[in-house]
Amino acid sequence: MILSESYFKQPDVLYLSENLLGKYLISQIDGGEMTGGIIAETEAYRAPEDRASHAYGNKMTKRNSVMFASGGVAYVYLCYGMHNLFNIVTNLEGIPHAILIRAIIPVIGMETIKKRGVIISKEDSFIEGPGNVTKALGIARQHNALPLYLGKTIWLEDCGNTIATENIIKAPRIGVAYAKEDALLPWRFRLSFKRVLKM
DNA sequence: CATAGGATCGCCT
DNA sequence: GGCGATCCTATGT
Repeated sequence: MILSESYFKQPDVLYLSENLLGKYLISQIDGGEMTGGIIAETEAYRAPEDRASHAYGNKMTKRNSVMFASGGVAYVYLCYGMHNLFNIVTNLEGIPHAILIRAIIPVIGMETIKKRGVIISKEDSFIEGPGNVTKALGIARQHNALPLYLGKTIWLEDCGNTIATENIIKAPRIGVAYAKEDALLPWRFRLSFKRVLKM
């Protein structure tokens, strides 16, 4: 079942970040092969009060303006001059909540993922790191502001995985030391085991 | 216009 | 665990 626009408009970005674990993130770029995987790690960004968010204090810039759009669109931006980072905008228009996808378990289109230069080791089949997730799925800045509920180009599906609370690790977010006290919030969510999943 | 720094990654030691 | 790559973005003059 493709996740709907109303799903992404839900107000609690922490709940959604946790709920997205186990869901499929799928891409079909320029009519090519489908690629996708199971979401294994997310981070919640909850502006205006969250100092780690690009939209802290409701600050709107050219880069982050899509964060203020109605939930269900992509926020893709370039980090460190070379990595595209993929976020899902949530909540209602004007409330800049977003969820960063940090890791997936690749399932669909493994050959295409490898062709894109992503190395998948046998021991650990996770694709780790937000820059690697976008590389694997062919997501780049041209997909900024793209709706994610139409089942085209980039979308999410619920395939019936239910993740028990004890299989979710909650931890501080990565790379946000500049956010002072908010850097310690346990707003990163990660699967502890992949065997709980239906592939 | 100039500048500093970033929601990172992979290779090196 | 340290560091270089690499360039856009935001900010200040």
